[in-house]
Amino acid sequence: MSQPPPDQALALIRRFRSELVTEDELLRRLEEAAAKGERLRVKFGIDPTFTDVHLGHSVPIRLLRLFQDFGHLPILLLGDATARLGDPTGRNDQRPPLSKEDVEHNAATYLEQIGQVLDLNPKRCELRRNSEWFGAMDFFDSLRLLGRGTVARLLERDDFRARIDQSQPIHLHEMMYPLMQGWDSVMLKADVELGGNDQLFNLHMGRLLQEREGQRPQVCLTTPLLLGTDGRKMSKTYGNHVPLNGEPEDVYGKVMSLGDEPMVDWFRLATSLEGGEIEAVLASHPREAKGRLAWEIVAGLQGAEVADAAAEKFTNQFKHKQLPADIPEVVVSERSLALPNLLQVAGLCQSTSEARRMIRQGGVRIEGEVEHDMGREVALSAEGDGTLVQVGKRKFARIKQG
RNA sequence: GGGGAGAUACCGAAGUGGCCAAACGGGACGGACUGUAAAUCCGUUGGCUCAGCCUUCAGAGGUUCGAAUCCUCUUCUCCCCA
Repeated sequence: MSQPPPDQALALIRRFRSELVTEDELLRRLEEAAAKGERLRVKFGIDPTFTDVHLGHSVPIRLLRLFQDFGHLPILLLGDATARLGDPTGRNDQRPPLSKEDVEHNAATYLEQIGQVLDLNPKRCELRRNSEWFGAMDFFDSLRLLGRGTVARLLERDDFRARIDQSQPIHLHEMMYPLMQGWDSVMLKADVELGGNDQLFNLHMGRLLQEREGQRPQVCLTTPLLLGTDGRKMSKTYGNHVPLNGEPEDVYGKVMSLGDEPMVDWFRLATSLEGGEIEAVLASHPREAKGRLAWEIVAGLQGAEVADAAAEKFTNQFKHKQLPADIPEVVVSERSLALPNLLQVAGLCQSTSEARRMIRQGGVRIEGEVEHDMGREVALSAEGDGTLVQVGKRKFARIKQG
């Protein structure tokens, strides 16, 4: 796609838009860029703090891709300096301080996953790291930057406020976070910055700092947050995320476990279907619609063939109630074990107490038959496929002696 | 530097000498239902050689027949004053 007329571009951008400060400014910049034949510098920053990029992150990246397709210049900023600062939302206060090595390792994985959505070709994308400038700052530079923020301004943030109300500690360096992100915009001379809606405050800080430095303040464009499969904010901490580099069957399965209502958002934000198509799909049976959604998402990441295969596997396993194709095989040394111990040893239950609970509740099957006998000795053989044991709906194992 | 509050199971939060393996809520898990999901209902949610036993209430000691609860010290957090 090459430089569509600005108003058309704007229309396409609206699909991903949550907040836009301001639409007029963005339109003007698009027009100017088109008139001068220049590319807008569109910044998106991500901190390599985990090894997985998930579908929620992919929303602003898809928007970034859109700008790229329009012929503008995406600037992918790896926050290798900010990553070492920790999580300013305080949601995950267990996060250990990251070493340089951790950050580098994560960064490499990130790029691989982001590459599934964005064209990382150096001609079409600028890749930067903020250690480039933060690494060079001395203490007085830092103080100068810190002086740009005020406590009152930071306390306006709900997440800080909540932490104070809950008597949780807020460390001083955490207040640096928005300032650092804002400073990134200054250093990159960003025209536009993209981010999830939770980033709005930080993006505004970029505007502020740019203005103070005599730059034209960036346009802030946030995307809606994609909710996780359980309806909460998508986050690895909650385990409700869809990893971009997940196994296709897992991604497919995760999407299928989504509720009905969020489907619209997922279609809009995580697939390439046109508005009209989405409506048509949603008009069908919700299960069909969800299947289509899962297919589109997998296909978007890994291609149509992979998506077909994932869909087929899923259908076999759940719709036709067939056993999953890849039941893990567990080898134990004993020739025979009491059932609770067997379940524990095979890793199907955490403890024998839990195993007993599962048996009592009728959640345990041996060779497909529900087993209620708590004390049953299960004989194991080294021959054949092993004994098929199932706990609940999802946990399977073939247990062999050996 | 001074004063006050607090640390309870996956999370939040009751409990202030025995009836506490610890209320309640959330989450998670199992079952029913269903569309494979959600919602709903029922149940479970420290461990074990499981109708019994063992180890838990920040950590270490102590008082007591008996401590999550009382005392001492330690570690960590929050708030206020300087």
